[in-house]
Amino acid sequence: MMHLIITEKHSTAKRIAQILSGGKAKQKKLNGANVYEYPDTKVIGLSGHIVNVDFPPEYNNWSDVDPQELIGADIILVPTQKKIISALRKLAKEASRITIATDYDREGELIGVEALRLLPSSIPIDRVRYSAITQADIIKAFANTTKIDFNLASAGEARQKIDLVWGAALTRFISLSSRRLGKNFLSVGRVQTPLLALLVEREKEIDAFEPTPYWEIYVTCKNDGEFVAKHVKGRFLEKSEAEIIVSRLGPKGTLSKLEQRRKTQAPPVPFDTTEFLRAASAIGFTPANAMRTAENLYTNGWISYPRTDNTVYPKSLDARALIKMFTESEFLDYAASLLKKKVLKPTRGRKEATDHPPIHPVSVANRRDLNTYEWRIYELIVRRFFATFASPAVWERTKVTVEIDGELFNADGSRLLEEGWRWYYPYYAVKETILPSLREGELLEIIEVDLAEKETQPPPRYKQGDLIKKMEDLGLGTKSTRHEMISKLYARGYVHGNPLRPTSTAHAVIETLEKYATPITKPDMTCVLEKDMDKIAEGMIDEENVVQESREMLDVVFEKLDVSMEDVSRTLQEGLREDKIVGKCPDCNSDLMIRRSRRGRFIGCTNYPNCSFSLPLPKSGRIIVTSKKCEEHGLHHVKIITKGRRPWDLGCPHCNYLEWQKSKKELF
DNA sequence: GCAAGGTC
Repeated sequence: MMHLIITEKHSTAKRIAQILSGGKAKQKKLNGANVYEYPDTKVIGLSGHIVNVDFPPEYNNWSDVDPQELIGADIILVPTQKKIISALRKLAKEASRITIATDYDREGELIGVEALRLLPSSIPIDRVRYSAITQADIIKAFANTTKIDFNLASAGEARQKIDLVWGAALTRFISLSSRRLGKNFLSVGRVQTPLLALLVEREKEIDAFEPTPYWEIYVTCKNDGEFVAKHVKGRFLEKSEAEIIVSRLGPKGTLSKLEQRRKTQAPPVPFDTTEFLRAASAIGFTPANAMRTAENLYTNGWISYPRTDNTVYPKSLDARALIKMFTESEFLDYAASLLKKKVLKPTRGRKEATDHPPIHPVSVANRRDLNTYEWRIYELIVRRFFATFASPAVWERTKVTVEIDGELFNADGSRLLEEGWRWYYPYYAVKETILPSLREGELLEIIEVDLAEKETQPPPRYKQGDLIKKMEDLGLGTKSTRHEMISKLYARGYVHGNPLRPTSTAHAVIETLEKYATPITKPDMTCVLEKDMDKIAEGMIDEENVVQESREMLDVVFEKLDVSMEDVSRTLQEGLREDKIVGKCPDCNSDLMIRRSRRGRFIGCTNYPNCSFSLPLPKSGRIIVTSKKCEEHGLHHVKIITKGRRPWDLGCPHCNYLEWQKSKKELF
């Protein structure tokens, strides 16, 4: 009689075994997989999905198979975690009961079903659902076992199939028609393509933007101190209108109105993944780096699970005990200060999910336990955790109106009276504007009048941190994948830099897809899919219906693409060519382009063989032609991107070549 | 060499 418990990941297997066995569970290896054992029970952790959807091998060759054939092709399940699967099968032979204890969300349900399908159907199955791996939650969950929700798993499966079919068919189509094959392929997908479209859209707005000039009037007022006030109208679109007002202003003004009030600023809400990544961005981490660092902290037992949609601490979290642990750390003062409060009432965010608790520290680290990056992320998480229990900050806001010869000017002052949570969480700059002491009716000397000329600004480019938030708002991707999608755009050569700039290739791909494969370029595809998945989960429709309908939509897309092959190829190849143009040839003024010969890559003149001007390029790495231009040679700067390394800014390829020549001479 | 979603 053996009870087999299956969890989504190794760490939960370990914790659940510890809790249920009262710390007596022993770790054993089975076929290289970790299994936790105590009398009558064995607990094994999967590694997320243990199988993957794919096409049968006869569809593997991109050039031999028409991408359209993928639409109706069979979809098979390929084991991806062979060691875990064989351990699982061995364990099932002795099992008289199986409990699925994967994460409490849709993918968790599917991961559980994937495991069950590999095991004999004769064993009784149950399911437990928990939102935090605390003693209280786990014990409660195991006392209230439920059934597997096969409809919920089907919903996840529909998503897998639709993503595979659309993604693979369109990826191959776009790669084949642009002749970008091998490791340079171009990709298309339900999440990455709308994300890229967003960037291309913004870039077009910036290109089309025409700045409008406007004017503002500032006056410097003086009593015992000085302050600057701005004309109440704000922006003047006509300079003459502002000039008339300026000419009317005399050397004296009156402080006609003074309002002062206190404003409290609530502490921040607990960290979910999105907010964590945004906060990490503000202190200089890219989302991918922040995520990797957080994962390290998590696997080493310093913080809770970093992939969560939850912004409300579970009731079972013992905050006081947790904060008390920090009285023996360098956060001692902060912890002691919080512990003085009679009640520790945390803030709560709008999103309350079932998957995991908000990100919080679970044990006390010292600086020497961690590397610099880990420490900075750990400190951020600790301070955020503390801040969610802290008091509001209190500001004094002052609004004054100054009248000068019938014209009104405003000035705002703000002063931080009580730091509150800001002491614990000092990451936002405190912007105080201190006005001199003033009283209503007071006479002021006007010592300076400034007619400032400004112009309207184009919308800003997205930075990585902004995009994570934007993706969440649009429903694109998940807490676990959003940062990967951004990395993917870089890896494909669709974007460069931070803030992100799309390449001409990206423009061409989006232009083509928007014309012929509209659904895949819109976040709406995900919204519709989500609604369909809800219906599948509720048992209102079948998974097969949803997948079939989606296949038919893709058929329509391919009919359109098929008759426009020439237009598609032309658009794509023009875009690709654009990205390879480095500038004008200094010898003959033709375009200089990135070319390839048997000896490797180089920059060559398009007027070859009449002109043989050329410049060398590094042998490996993806070459990105940036929008920055060399003042001396007029050539675009070049960046080299190698997987797993920082981008190398080669600068102007002509300057680079000349320097290299110079250094060679110095050597010999 | 395809997607997106888990996890390491």
